[in-house]
Amino acid sequence: MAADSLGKKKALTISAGTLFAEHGYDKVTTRMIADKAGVRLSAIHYHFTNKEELYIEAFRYAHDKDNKVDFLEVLAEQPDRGNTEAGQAEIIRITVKRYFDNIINPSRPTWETQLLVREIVSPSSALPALAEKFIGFNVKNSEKFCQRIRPTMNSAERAIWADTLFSHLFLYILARRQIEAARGKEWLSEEFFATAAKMIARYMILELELPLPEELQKNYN
Amino acid sequence: MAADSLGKKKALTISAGTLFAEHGYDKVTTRMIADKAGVRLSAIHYHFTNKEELYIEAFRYAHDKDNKVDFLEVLAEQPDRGNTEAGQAEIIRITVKRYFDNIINPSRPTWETQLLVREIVSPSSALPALAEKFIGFNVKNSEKFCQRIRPTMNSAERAIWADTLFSHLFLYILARRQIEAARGKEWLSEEFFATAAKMIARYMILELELPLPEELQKNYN
DNA sequence: GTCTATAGTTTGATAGAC
DNA sequence: GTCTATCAAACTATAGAC
Repeated sequence: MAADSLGKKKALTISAGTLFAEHGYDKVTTRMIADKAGVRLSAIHYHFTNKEELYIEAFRYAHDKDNKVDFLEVLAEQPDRGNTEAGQAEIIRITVKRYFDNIINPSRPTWETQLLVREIVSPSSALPALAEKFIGFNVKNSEKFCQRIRPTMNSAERAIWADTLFSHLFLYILARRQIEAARGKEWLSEEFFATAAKMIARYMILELELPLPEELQKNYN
Repeated sequence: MAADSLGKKKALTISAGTLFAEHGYDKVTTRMIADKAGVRLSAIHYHFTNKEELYIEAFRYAHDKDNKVDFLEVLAEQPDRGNTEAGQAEIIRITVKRYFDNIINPSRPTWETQLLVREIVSPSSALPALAEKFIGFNVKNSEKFCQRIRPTMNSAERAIWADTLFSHLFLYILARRQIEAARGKEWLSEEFFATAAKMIARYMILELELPLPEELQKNYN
């Protein structure tokens, strides 16, 4: 990690984010961060006053960089599809695919989403508000979309419907390393995630009793 | 936590397990554990030599106490059902319900499963083997069951099918506190989990193209 | 087996020269 | 702004009397 004169603060933010995402807040020392960034220890306290502020800054950075995807946005892109059942199903298919593409795409740094998700599972002292804002946004918009299509579902059913997507994403983001260790390094490939996106979209579409798009047809038999 | 002469070791194990499950390995100090168990700090090192050994012991304890449930066991209980499609569907319904009952039942201590699951998401230095043994058992048996019913599914599809259950369980176990904070204290009620068990069983049954049991019929329209 | 006292590290943070 | 040197606190672990 190069740390040219002007980029020390940014280098520290990224180093911190990478390490926090991988090991968690407590396991990461300020010395590790400084070393990885190629900076002196005291630079941390000069730029961020303390470790917690640095963490918050890294979290903010990750949150800003995070691609914003959700059902309502995809619906807004293609409003006509909201009016037919086939169109609604297609929106679900596209949105689920986009979540998997954007969040687990191996070409972009993985630590950003990992840090966000980790905060939900084990909140580090402060900033429950920021985490709630991040995850609440995704979940609530999913539930709203669900309510639009099936107003008779109750709130628990809508929540579980949304969790169908997010629980899988959480698992693959948080336990990625462990899954690879257990099943093999190349297990969580792009192809795997494409299959997962298909299957999960199928769950969610069939649960709302919408027609299954051509691409999501099974061929097990 | 009473610590009668003979039960100090056990009291320490349980105190440690409770605290580790709630706060994570690093945030828990040996003093906290000793205080909660009503013993002196040095008792920890006498009985367990060091903090890590105590953690491993707590993990073993939780693993032993953990109710063993899985698809193959339920199938073994009721072997006749394995031969009809309606019976296979029923086995899925029962197993999913049992996972939710046993793992999230509010009447039994929640720290045991929480500790096990936490280890998967953020392994604490050692014992990846033990964690792998725990989770591997559940996942592999689920996949085996799946393979028996639909041999033409590929391994990725089987894995995702099994993850449909486990990812939800992980989410509700690990993020319980945060979900309650966001949605309300009484949100994760027995009724909620009953609904979740139904919906997830429905996903898994329909994915294998088995007939849907009466109890799992939807009534959204 | 159990206690008190303390050793030995690690870590976050600061002081002060340049 | 950046560096070296160091402090103060927190923690795990041990020594040694009883």
